[in-house]
Amino acid sequence: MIGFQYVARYGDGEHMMRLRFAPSPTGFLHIGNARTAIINYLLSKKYNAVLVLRIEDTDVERSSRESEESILRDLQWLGIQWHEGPDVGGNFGPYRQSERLEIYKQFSEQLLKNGNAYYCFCTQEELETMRARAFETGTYEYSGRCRNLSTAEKERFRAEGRKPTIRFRVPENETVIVDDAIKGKVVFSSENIGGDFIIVRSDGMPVYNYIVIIDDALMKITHVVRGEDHLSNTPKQILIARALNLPVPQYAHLALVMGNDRKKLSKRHGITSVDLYRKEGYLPEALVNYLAMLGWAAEDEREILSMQEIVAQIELEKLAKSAAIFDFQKLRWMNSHYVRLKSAIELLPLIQPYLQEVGIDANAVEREKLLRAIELLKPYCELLSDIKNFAPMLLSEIPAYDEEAKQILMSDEATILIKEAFSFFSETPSSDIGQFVNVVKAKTGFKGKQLFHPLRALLTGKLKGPELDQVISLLGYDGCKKRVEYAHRIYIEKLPLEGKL
RNA sequence: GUCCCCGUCGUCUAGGGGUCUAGGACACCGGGUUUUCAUCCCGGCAACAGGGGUUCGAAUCCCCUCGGGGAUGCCA
Repeated sequence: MIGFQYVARYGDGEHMMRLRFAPSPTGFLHIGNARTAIINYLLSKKYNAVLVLRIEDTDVERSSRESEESILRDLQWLGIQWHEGPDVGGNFGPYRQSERLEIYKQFSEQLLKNGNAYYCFCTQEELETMRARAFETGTYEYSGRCRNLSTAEKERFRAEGRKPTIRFRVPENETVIVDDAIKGKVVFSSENIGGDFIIVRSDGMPVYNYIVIIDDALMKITHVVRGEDHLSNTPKQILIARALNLPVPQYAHLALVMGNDRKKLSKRHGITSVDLYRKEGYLPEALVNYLAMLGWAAEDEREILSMQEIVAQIELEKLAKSAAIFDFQKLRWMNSHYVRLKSAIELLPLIQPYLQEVGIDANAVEREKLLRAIELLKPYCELLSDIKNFAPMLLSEIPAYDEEAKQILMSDEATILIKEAFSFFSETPSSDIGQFVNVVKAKTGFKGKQLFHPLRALLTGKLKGPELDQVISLLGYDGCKKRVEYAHRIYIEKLPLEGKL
């Protein structure tokens, strides 16, 4: 990782700025974590910092390699790049906590030896009972009853077959100030962080609050930018750092992302995994732009900004302190903007899977026509997947009729119009297709909506779509003729349907 | 319960004592362009949680209340 320059504003004069994103591989990349990752990435670009990806997989039950892989894939899809991580290596690895157990063990021994930690033989059941009882009276805090066990007592417990956890001995009456880049100075007292907390489980696996600070120190992380849900636990981590004589990084706690009921964003609010956003046809540019703007605004009040523009303007201290509600509507709007920004050629590979879903083989369509169709349909696609609704009107032989279109086509006016359209094709040579609309207009005497509504329904099966002239031109004489004849068979001759609709 | 964070239009936000009859964006409503719908353009609706201070002056500073969120796990 050569070439990174020290950034005067944030570095300490000796080390370059180092950031990290540390997901737990217990499922898909969640939108809230994606935002944290994006902010970290943007800051790393802005300050020329190293971005470290660390996998926090000490919850053996819930962690999986598949999750890790999907998270890495989603991060890459978003355009996030990291300099060190389990996949690319680096000088401060390994980058999976499950592969660093020996390291943590040494620190645990040190803590035990110095009396900063002790074995606790309380069982989970005992703790639950204590917690439940405390809940009735009010505040709960671990009693510290194993703090001063004699050797004999420990022996007895071990003989019973109890496997101890290791608890950190929380110092009395110590003030911990978290100087947060976003929240400002937050003051805690060691008196009310819940008592001595477990740092190593009875099966020997260390716990998050304990090793996160060790890894941040060992990986020389200078700035920890993470979700606000970690703020309350930060004093525990700092106390550990003090006991171990480890440096404490600069913190920045990001306000959380909520659902529309002000509750933590979850599945019932809509889709929450980045993976699903991709499948629904959101563009990574849109997601990055939206998530970056959630809790931050550009000086010139512009909302659509490229990654480079955001990087140029974003600053840790200017990020919002308050939680933001995730607005799916605005994301869609932003996505539609990015869809329109792309050329038909760029869009083609992205929409091909959706075309396939509605039975359109892009390779079988003349390329020129395909690109023209995409160009025409672009403004109608908020999501890439919306192409499924619109592509058939230009690329299928006979598109299906919408309910609304059916209603229109059954009207008396449509009957007149379909007949006139039908006779147009039996009387007029193909070179005169350009006259189609005007001829029908003249023959029927219809105009405006009265003319275009049924005509659009007849030709495209929908009431919405690109300019009809363009549609007709793209479909060509034969294409239009087929559709008119088809509608004529159904609505005028009332012949039974054949073939696909 | 306890500790911590937060509180400007429905939503995201601008705002750091006077330039605020509070600005922008999404959504919504109206109008225009389009021989039609959408796109696009123009316009409108709409907020400083409440109460006390401090000050000549408070959305901005302080306190209280209320409301929301987070933590309080052998989860992260």
